[in-house]
Amino acid sequence: MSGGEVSPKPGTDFIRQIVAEDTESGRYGGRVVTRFPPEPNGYMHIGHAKSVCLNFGVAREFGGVCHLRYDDTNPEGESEAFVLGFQEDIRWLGFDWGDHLYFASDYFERMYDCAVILIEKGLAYVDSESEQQIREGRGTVTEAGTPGRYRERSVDENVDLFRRMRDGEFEGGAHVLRAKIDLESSNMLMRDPVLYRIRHASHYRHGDDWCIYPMYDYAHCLEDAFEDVTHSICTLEFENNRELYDWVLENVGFEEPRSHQYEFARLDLQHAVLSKRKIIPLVEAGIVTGWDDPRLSTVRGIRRRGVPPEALRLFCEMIGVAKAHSVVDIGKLEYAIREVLNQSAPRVMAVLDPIRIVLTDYPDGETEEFDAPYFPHDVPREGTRPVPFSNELFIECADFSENPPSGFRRLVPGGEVRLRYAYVIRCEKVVRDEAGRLVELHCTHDSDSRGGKTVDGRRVKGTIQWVSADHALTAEIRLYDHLFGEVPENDAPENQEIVARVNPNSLVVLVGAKVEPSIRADSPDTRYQFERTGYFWRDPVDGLGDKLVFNRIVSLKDTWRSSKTKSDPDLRRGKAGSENVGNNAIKVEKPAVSESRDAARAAAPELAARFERYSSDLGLTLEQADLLTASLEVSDFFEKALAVHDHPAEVASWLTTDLRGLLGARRLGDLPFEGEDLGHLVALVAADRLSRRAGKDVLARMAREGGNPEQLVVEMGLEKVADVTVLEGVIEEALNAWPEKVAEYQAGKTGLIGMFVGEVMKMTKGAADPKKVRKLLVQRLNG
RNA sequence: UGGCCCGUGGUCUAAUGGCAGGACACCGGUCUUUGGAACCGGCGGUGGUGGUUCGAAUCCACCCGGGCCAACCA
Repeated sequence: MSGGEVSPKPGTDFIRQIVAEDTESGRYGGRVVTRFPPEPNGYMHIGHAKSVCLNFGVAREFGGVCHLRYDDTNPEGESEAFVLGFQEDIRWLGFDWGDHLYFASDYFERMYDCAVILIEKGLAYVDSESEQQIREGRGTVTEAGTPGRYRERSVDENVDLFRRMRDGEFEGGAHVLRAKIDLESSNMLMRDPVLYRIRHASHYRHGDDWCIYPMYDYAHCLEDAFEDVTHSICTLEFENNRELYDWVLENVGFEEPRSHQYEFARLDLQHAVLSKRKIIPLVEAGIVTGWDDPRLSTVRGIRRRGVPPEALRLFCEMIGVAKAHSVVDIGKLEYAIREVLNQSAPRVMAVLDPIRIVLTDYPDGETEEFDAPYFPHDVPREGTRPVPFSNELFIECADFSENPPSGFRRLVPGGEVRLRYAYVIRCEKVVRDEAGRLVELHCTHDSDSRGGKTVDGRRVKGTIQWVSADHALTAEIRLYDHLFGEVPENDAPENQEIVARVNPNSLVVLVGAKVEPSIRADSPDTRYQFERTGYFWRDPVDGLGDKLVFNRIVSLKDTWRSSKTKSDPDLRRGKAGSENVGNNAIKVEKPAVSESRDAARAAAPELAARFERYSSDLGLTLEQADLLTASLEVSDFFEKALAVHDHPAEVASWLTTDLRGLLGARRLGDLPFEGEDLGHLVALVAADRLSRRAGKDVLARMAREGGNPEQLVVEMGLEKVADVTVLEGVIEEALNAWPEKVAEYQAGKTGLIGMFVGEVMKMTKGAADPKKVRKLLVQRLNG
């Protein structure tokens, strides 16, 4: 694929699109500042790695910087060791924060000052209710909260109390500082969120300097603002927090262009646990050897396993960045690892589960050497090593079979197989002990096949790896498998269970493996491919001394074995027959009116009356009448438009479909134009002054910056082009630009008509009459 | 249940009103001294129903499904 250098496409995910737009529009004067903000209370895992690749990647691509900032606002569980851990892991992954290393706890003084600003503005107060009372006062998702008895304390009292909280006058829990926002907000986070709590705990970095600590929602946005972060990228579960993020920044006094938060879907991986909440019990129960256990999806675990950082980066690019929750197939990670290692790992021979071969026709005590290349023909890298050969060898037990399945092409009694880079051998005799256990195989070799080629040209299909018994090194080999069979991240909440659910075969240790002697001379961090087996490297903790211990990084793809299992009908059936019909099973005739709008009408007789009038007198559909009487605001807007252009169906369609789509979070009242303007626009379209398509462009412009439709049509050059000769000219031009598409169309791919219409529309900036264009196009292409 | 967010082949992800594309997986083939790699080919998708439009994965409505929010965690 991408030989050696792993450099996939640049990436055009929605985050990068936003950053690109902001860069082009000069919103931040071209600056791009992102940040990776871990809390130092655990080690980095592969989910963090995705975020690191995103944040540092975006900064790198747009010529910006990415800050490493520790979000150490809660003294419990945070420590220097974790701080160092993140730095180690980020560097290993290949990213660099330069001088931009920050700690949220270093901002405590400034944050305190900001809180005083809020208090003085009457936007924050000290609440002395108990935790329980505060919780109750917040209400539920369906019931509004109720103000507590301290909500209306005076500014002076709040300032004084807050200072005394800081000075340590109170016990933990005695008071908190709360924002005064809206106890009835539909967003629970806006119901007077706690900003500061008292914690008489030692901070790993600031000791006992502070006994009040800021909460995430208050602290994080300030940290971003202090550092002039432009794009604060976090995961989806913080979507609801964005409103509070904006509130704090605006009310403390940060003005545009200020920091803004964007959310993406975090990584979820099949067969893996990614949260520290779930890793900790595994570590504590001794199921894994520590945070760096090679079966864990921590970056330390992945690193110890032997995965190169390039592979992790490639993986992160492969999975992309989006807003839809997803669970990534672990096979993708494995692919990325193989992709990188195939290009870089030298091949050597090892036998994991050995069986002895005695060459009866090879002189006892004699040794010869084969010069074996480190890389296969299709990997453009040089190098060979000598591999000793003698009359006693080991081969993989699985490479011999007395009852071979069809298609088996390794060693069988009486059959031949090639020993890689050495000789073709034939199995003459199977030796067993009294108990019937396999002891060794007696074989003969074809002395003319030195190097592996037969002189008579006979085909020997199988080639297997081997090591000379006398020269072999004995090694321990650790084979890793998924820690979990299913997807624990999704179900089973209890910690107890997670320990019980681990795959008992997630680690298999082989102590008698045999490896060719050449590896003794290699650097201990060499990643090898053990031919036909997988990628391995020496365990950096247990396997670096005289003792050889290898970790399997990932196995080789095995199409033989998978093609075997596929013929098994039980393993084959993908998903069961009964497909869920889900949504379309039973369909009730839907009432085209919504409950909330129904309620609005019930509360306002005027609206109810208009609803009746719209649907009967004006002849609108129920759906349109419903939408137009959601509120007086909408209805009035509609009637103003009607006053200008009295065609209810046309106006309703523009208002309920096109304009609604442009509104976004805004309401009609926020628009820089009035109902009359919409009426004018619709009238222009009705009068054939511009195409409906062009009308939408005008409407979009109006929604952005207001303006008179008549003027805009002229200004934007959208006066309808319906003149046949003009259109034919443009059509000719379009067809000439796409000769191969024309051929495809005429060959039967008539769906391309849309593309041609689109091209013509583009060339006329939307001014052409699409109906005419289509008609002319069909005539022209068919005739 | 109120609010917010999200539904594109088995999986991940593009298409920003105009040809539904890529990757992984899977299946077949070529080649091969790794049952690896590479190469060639194939299977397979817009949750549903209406609406707007010359044209809808994309805009509108309703429905279905999933996620997040009621810590003095982040």
